[in-house]
Amino acid sequence: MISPAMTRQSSASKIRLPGKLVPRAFFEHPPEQVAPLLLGKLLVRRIEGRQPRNERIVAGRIVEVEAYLGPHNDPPDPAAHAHRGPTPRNAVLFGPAGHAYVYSIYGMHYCMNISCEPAGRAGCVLIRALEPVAGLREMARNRGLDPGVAARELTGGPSRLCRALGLTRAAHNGVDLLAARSPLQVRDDGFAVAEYCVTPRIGITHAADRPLRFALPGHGCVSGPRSLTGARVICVG
DNA sequence: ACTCGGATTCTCT
DNA sequence: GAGAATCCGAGTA
Repeated sequence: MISPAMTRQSSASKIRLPGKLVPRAFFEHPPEQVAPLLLGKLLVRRIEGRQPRNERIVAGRIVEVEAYLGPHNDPPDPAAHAHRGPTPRNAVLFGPAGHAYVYSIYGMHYCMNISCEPAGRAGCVLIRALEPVAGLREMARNRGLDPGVAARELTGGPSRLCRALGLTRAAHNGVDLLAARSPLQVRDDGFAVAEYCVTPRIGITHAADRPLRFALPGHGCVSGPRSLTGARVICVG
């Protein structure tokens, strides 16, 4: 008898993760600097099978992010969870860089961020949209959608992508994204971004005009593509 | 203890 | 374009 788990992944050897882990120093900088550099990187969720060799991955390429600044900044960023200082909820943001800050919102969704700045300072980048690159069927299943739906429906939105990757606060808040054995990682496969858009952040009421949202121009997975029209475009290099 | 509102998404009009 | 769903952290008392 052959189970789906056995046929899903070749049992020949351990799964090969795409690209290489991003170095910690990449995130030890202000989030408004890190955010645009994060575009094009991969967010990889590793899922264990019954046997170690049955591990599988669900992964997406980052195509939209927002920066949220720590309380040491002038002017401050009142839209950021960290802006009033450390609390039990936002503790991860004041810890070392490159860790996942996953919080629940509206009682039914999660959003996922990556901590920035050296330990002791807060700041983070919110991941707002991915382009699915691996585990598409599992993403659709996690989202309760039919396989074959538009990629944007899978991972175009901060809570959609958490659902697609199976991310929760209980399981993933505080996870080190830059360790070889981590179940959730940020990796670089060499994808080069030629240009990106800069716009105000979405869905906030404070500091709503600051240009701290970054996205790949014209990418179909970006949430609210209309919000990119007329946006300033920055050429890389 | 109690209130308030949110870094959203989905459905319906 | 509007409204509902639904819970917990943070601020105030």
